[in-house]
Amino acid sequence: MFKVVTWNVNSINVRLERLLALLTREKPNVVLLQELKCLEEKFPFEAIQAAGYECSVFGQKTYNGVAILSKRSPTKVLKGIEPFYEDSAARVIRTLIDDTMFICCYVPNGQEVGSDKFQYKLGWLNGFKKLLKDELDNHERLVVGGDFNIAPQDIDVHNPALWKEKILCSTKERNLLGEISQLGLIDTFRLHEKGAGFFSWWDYRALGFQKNEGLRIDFILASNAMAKTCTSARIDRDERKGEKPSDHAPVIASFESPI
DNA sequence: ATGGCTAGCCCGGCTAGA
Repeated sequence: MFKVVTWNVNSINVRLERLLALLTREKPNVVLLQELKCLEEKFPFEAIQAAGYECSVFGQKTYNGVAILSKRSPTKVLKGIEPFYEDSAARVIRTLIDDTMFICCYVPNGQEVGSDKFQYKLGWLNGFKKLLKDELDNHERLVVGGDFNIAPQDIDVHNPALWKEKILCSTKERNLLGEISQLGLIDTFRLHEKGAGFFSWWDYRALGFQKNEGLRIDFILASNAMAKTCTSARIDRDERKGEKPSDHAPVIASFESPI
């Protein structure tokens, strides 16, 4: 059995103690991190390696930045979405661990439907879809997790009327996410939970978490071969509590097969 | 109707997030 976590930490250095506690608590085999908000040279390698994890890091100053932590050493590490899309931001990292491909993504936010950043988001997602198709053609065992910045359905939104056709919920974004799942990628959370009201992000402002006004925008997707072996998937909502939380909670999936 | 926090950057007020 192995366990995968995805978590948008909103600054790796601010969240380091929480991350180390999560590694101790959950003992995941693989951790997909987004929004490091630092260059590779500022990444806290030492503390994470001391906890028993290899770090594959694609950093960027101030914004973005993604990493994959793993107990086992990857045999291959690829940084960036290129050549499937031209991007100056650090939003994708891939590691091959034994015969399983792990992909960590931080999808652009898009800011507002119709804006330049929205167009960038749509173009980026088209490129990412091509990347995923390419990897699925080569790896039957594939897991892709991250902050997708799209709530797939109204049940993933605390107030669908308020969010109707807004950023993260628009038809264009949802259709692109649908095209990605049609490649043969399954939202592991929905294998185990069909209900509404489960979120992975809550706004820092206006008591968003306390009122459970959130969105489910972070996922662990698995290829068919992997999804068949997925024994559980959940959101670690407690991680959003207490002092200095990220605005995202970790998503955790377990698989029966080894890596 | 607006903004409400948080983080990083260069040092108080900006960008960005979602």
